[in-house]
Amino acid sequence: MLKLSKKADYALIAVRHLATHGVQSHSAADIAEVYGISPQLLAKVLQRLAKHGVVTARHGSSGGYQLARPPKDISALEVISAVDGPMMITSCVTSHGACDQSNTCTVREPLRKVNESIVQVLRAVSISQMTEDSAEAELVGLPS
Amino acid sequence: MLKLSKKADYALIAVRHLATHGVQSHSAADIAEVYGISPQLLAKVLQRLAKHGVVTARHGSSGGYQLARPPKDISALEVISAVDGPMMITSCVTSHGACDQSNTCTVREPLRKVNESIVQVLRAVSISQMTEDSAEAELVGLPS
DNA sequence: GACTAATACGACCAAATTGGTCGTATTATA
DNA sequence: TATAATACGACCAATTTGGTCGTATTAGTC
Repeated sequence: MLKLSKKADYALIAVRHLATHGVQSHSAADIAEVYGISPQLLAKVLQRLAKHGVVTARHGSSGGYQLARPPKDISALEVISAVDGPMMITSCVTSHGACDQSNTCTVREPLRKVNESIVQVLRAVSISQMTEDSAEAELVGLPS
Repeated sequence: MLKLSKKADYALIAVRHLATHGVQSHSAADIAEVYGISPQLLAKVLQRLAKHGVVTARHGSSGGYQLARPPKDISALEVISAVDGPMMITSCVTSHGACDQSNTCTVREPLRKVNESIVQVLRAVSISQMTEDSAEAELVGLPS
């Protein structure tokens, strides 16, 4: 149904939380509690974000996570693909090549372009934009 | 991973086939054979397309499916949502309301806007555009 | 009017993906 | 040195999705 995974949702929520709650470290458990998410699951999500350089991790007591960069410089695409892997709209193209119908599949190329457009949309949305909760300012400059 | 279902892929392939192979009827079995898809599965896909008015069905021998409208007037979004249901990027929002975290979920509203942008992209892509297999003419008017 | 080739559709099973948990190792801080 | 955190892989459970089967229905053709 072309929807984000829950992990991607959680990742966005966590990153947004870090963006709006100062520069101090926040532990996975703390953030999880605020939003009623499983702490362990959120921990795994944050670990992937750390691995991809979206957040930085600090071990030990009073450790936790913080944003690796200002929220203005982090895109929704980064957060999503850190958690869910590369954005690929077609089910045709898996990581290890093409599908059975690859030779006869006539929609691959057009879909690749559509995919690119959607990636552009997600790349254009920054975390700081997602923290402005009010309505004004359409997120993406599509012809309206 | 934010990808289309195979059914949506099949739907696009079938519709594109109908768009490029004259105005005559094509049976589900015929189309399926061309692309090496399961005939029964493609039949179900085409039935949903028919239900949503994207294609018209004719029973009986020498029956089959044809496009309900010129390919220029059918959007990728129509085809996809006929098969997969309404496009909703967030896993938060299901058909029957919101999820558990709805009260604390801070990314719902921004994601709704992102969703809208993606819907716009898909609505802007017509089947006729997907039949022009060559590269020129970027599909969507994003600032490049 | 009977035969046949097609759609229509619901029930159902199988496979893949995803959500979520557990246990343990590791790291750094107090 | 104790403790509070991340890191990570293995694993199970639940959901979603892909795909099949059987049967009814519709309409064209001989």
